[in-house]
Amino acid sequence: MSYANDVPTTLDPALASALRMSVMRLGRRLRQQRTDDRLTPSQIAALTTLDRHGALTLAGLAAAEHVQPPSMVRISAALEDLGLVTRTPHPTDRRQVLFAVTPAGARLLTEDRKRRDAWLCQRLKGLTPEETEALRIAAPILDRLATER
Amino acid sequence: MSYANDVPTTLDPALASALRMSVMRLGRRLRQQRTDDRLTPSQIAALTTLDRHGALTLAGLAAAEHVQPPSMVRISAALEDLGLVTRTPHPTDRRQVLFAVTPAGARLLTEDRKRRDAWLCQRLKGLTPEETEALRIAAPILDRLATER
DNA sequence: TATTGTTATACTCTATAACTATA
DNA sequence: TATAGTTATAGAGTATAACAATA
Repeated sequence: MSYANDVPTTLDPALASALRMSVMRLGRRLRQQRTDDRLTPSQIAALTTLDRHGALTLAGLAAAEHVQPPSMVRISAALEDLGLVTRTPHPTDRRQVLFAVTPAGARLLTEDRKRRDAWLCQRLKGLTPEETEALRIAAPILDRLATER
Repeated sequence: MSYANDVPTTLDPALASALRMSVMRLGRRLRQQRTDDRLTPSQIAALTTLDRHGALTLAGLAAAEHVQPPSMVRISAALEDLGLVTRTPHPTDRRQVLFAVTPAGARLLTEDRKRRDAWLCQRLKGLTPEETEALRIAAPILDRLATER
């Protein structure tokens, strides 16, 4: 009987389904908490990547964000106009430009995160200590599911 | 000293921040697993809402999806052209139309879910039984954070 | 007269193709 | 000749405003 061999590939579909729905729902709510009307989602994403990764060329930033270079030209231009990123020439290759987050850009990201953390903090207050503890254990596991491999 | 009074509003900001990042990351990966090239995200979302809620008028569906009625005209027309939803006149008010998911639409959603569940199932296999159990406990708590109130 | 759905039109965001400058 | 970035142009997707049908 080959049933035992099938188990590994279909292990715990109910948990997968429940977890997927919960994560998607909570993610949707968290995205809604972003009230920065000056920036589009693409601009916030590019700024976040630049902040996490450090200075990047236009092509590098485009690749990291999975958009084409011409699209990143507009996104980076908008961020530059708002004073959130700087554009500096590459030290050795004058064709390239390097983008980096300004203090104002970093401050905006910090505020953005704070706002969303505050909403979630408020929600967490409604939980019992046991439930809070369960989430503290689950958070790094969720992270591994998302990032590993 | 008023410190004790401040605690409730800033309870556990580290957990909030960690949890938010984990949920957002995993949500992003789960969204990437959707490989249905025929439908746009808006169309999938509208179809999902219709499937969950049951028959809805155009205005009702637009409100549920937070888009304007003219936008929903196009979205629903595309779904109708693909045979995923039906359009029937309202029984008493001939101005209104009611949209409902067809068997083909329901089948598409089932396939879409299966695909994403399968990806997550594969990931869950890499966890220890203790970690799996932690997620089983956490899932309904995450859900309450997203939906309650 | 108010409401439901639709059409006309404009705007935003992104992509492909063509171009400029540097290597 | 190849590569990094930019500009020109077109295609989705959405919104506001104006319109038609029905209540």
